[in-house]
Amino acid sequence: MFDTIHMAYRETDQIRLRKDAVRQAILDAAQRLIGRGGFGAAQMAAVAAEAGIATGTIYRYFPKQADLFGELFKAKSQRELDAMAEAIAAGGSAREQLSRAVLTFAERALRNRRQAYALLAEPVDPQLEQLRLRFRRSFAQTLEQLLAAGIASGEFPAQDARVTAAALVGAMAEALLGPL
Amino acid sequence: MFDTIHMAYRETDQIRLRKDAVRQAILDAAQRLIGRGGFGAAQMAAVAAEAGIATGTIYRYFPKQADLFGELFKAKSQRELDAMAEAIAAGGSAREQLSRAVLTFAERALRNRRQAYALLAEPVDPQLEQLRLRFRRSFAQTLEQLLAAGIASGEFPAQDARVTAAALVGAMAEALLGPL
DNA sequence: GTCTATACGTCGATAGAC
DNA sequence: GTCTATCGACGTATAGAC
Repeated sequence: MFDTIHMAYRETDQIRLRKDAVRQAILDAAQRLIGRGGFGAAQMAAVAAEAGIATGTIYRYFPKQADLFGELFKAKSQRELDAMAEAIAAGGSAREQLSRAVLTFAERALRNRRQAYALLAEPVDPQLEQLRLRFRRSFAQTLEQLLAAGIASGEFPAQDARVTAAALVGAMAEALLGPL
Repeated sequence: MFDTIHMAYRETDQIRLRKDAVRQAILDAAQRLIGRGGFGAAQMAAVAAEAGIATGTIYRYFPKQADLFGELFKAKSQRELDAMAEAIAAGGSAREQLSRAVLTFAERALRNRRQAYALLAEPVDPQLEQLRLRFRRSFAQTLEQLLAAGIASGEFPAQDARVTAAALVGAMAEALLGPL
C-alpha cells in the first residue's frame, strides 16, 4: 500500500556505519578527556568539541551524561578486572599469583593515574557509584577464589577468604589514592 | 518616620528559639530515618512527616537536600573520628592502640549497621562523596600518627606510615561492607 | 518503548508575628 | 499594616514495570 508510494524510512547500511562511527567517536573523545582530567573534565560540551560534533548531537546517542559515563565506566573497569584475572591465570604458586594480581592492579593504575582516580574514587553520580561498588565486589570475588585455593593448598593460613579479599581490595584502592 | 507608624519586622527571641527547635527537629528526624534505612530512606517528604511539618518548610532551613545530608554526614562522621581518637588516647603500646582503634571503628559500625553503611559506602551525591573522601583522609591521618610513633619506637617495622594508614582505612571500610 | 510511580524542589495562599 | 513562616498541592524529571 503506502510502501509502494512512500518509501518507508529504513536505515541503510551506510547510515548505520556512520552512526556507529559517530558513537565511537563520542566514546573515544570522552575517554581521552577522562584520561586527562577525570569525569569532571568530560562535560558534554567538551566531549562534543573533542569529537568534532555539536553538543546536541551527543544526546542522540547518549540521552543522559550518566549513560555515556556508565558505558565507559563499565568498559574501563572490566578491562582492569580482566587484567587482574589474566595476571592470576599466568600461574605459579598462590603467593605468586596474589603478588602479581596486586602488582598488576597497582602498576596499571599508576600508569594511567587520572583514569584510575576517576574509576576508583572520583565523586560521581549515585548511578555510577553503584557500578563502582559492583566492580569492587567483582575484584573481591576474583581475589577470594585465589585466596580460597591458597588456603586449601595450605599455602595461606586458615582465614575468612571473603573478608581478606574485601580488605585487600579496599587497601589497594585507598593506598593508591595518595599517588593518584 | 515610618517606624513610628509601621513597626518594622524583627525576629524576636521567641521566634528564634522556635526556629532553632524546628531546625533541630528536622535534623533529628532525618537522623532517625537514616539510622533505619540510610540516606535513601530520608526523602524530604518522609523527613517532614517524621518531624511533623510540611515538606516545603524543610527548604526554609535546608535549601537543598544535600545541605541537610551534608550537615548530618559531617556530624556523624566526626563522631566516629572522635571515637577512634579517644580509643587511641586511652594509651598502651602502639600495638594496643592500633588494635583498639580498629576494633572501636568496627564495633561501632556493626552496632549501627544501617548508619555505618550510609556513611561508608551508600551511593550519594558527589557533594557528599567529597565529604566522605575528606573524612577518609582524616581517619588515615589519625592512624598515620599512631603508626609513625610505633615505627619510631621500634614497635612496628620500618614502613611508609602514610601508605599503611590509607590501606588500613580502605581495608576496614571494605571488609565491613559484607556485614553491612 | 510506553506508562506509571516516585521524589525533588517551587509556588501561591494562609495564618500569625511584629 | 507589613512582613514572615508554614503549608501542601503542583511541575518536572527520572526510575522502574510491563
